[in-house]
Amino acid sequence: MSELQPVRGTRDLIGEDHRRHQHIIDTARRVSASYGLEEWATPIFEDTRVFSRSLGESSDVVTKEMYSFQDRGGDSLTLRPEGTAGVCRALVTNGLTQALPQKVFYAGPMFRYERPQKGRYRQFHQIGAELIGTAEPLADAEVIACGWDILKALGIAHDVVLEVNTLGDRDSRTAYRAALIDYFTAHQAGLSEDSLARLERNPLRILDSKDEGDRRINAGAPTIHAHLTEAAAAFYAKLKDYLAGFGVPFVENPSIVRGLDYYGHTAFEFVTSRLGAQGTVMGGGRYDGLVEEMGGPPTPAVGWAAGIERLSMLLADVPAAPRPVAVVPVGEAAEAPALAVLQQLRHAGIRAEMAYRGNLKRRLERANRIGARAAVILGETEIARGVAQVKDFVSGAQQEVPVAELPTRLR
RNA sequence: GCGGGCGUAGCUCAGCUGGUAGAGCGCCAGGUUGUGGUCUUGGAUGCCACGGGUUCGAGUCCCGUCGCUCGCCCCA
Repeated sequence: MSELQPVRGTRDLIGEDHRRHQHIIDTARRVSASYGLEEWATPIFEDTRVFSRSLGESSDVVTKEMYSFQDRGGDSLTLRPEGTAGVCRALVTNGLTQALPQKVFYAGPMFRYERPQKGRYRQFHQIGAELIGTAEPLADAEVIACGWDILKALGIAHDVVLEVNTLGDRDSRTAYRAALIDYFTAHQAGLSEDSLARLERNPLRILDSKDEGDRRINAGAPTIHAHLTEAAAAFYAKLKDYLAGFGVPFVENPSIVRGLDYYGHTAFEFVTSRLGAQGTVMGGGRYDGLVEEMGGPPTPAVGWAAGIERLSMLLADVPAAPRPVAVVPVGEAAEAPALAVLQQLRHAGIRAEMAYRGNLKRRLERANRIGARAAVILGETEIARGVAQVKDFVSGAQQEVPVAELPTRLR
């Protein structure tokens, strides 16, 4: 074992790991494009205020989990812990609040200083979608439908359930929060130690406690539905209608919560039971207050993000390793003419490789090892006649093919 | 920050109540100087995570450290 290891919570993506990862991004990119989303790439580090503002009052809790550092000019910078804040900042700094709606897809690394566990890393990767500038519940349903289609295209939809909830508007949330505090205060004696702390700090979080006793108390807790304003209830009802219209199956889960103030109305998660404690593979909701936090005008928005590592663990169909064609010169004199054949194949779009050394036997061995689907064997006799021996590595059959026909025969 | 499990060859792992390091796969070379994959013969590879302790003797027992892993907390 070598002395230098990747730092805790990071890992190398090599071979199959990278193919899985890339397959997810490619698929999400293609599906989101069909919904009219355009891909953005924002910096992976930002002024710390981009994130501290978006975190609002709970910042002291979460700030401890950010990778923040000072640059040489003394500015505090932070490796992005999530993608939405940067997209909203970019929207504002590029003046795109004048060009709404914006439909955005992104993919890339995120960073959180957390204890690693299954499906949880310090450098991880997300894909995300944001629909900015639309207040209608149709937008919420559409962005969810987009996520659902991505999961379907990845072949993992059957392992995943969409759970939706509403957080209501500001008035709904204020009333609900008060009702929850009343309820849990009355049941303090049965709450776990952790949840007693949550009661002080973030009472909504008690609802998704993993503690057995808490869960029993939660079963009798008030739900937000009794506290929704008329407008908020109508919004939620429309969302559900539209989801049905898009053909997206879902269940309602009133315990889905969001900690931050700028979240309202729609909250949803695609969850699986196959990933241990990290069951959420894609989560999102409506965040009408965030663009304003970034210094823009009040702007409605809805979106989601999904962890690529978790999606990767659910992928059943691993993209196959590419199978090249191996060009094999026999003897030194054949090497230069073989290069011309090699380039002919490459320029025709065929993955082709030629070993750097070795006799015929060694080169065929090597070709087999790299998973070649065929070998193009060129000796002096073949070159003189303008042909090649093409050996199919799957069937083992070999036949003579004119050099000019190689690209079409090997396609 | 807290708790459980695990660290032996490139990989997956075996190694008993302490006696001086193993297998499979992979890798390298030969059997074949114009034919891979199959078959066959041979070969290389380890600070047994690190440091200390007990012992005539430690991969094995004890303590500490580090790392990995699963979970708690947190989850933007």
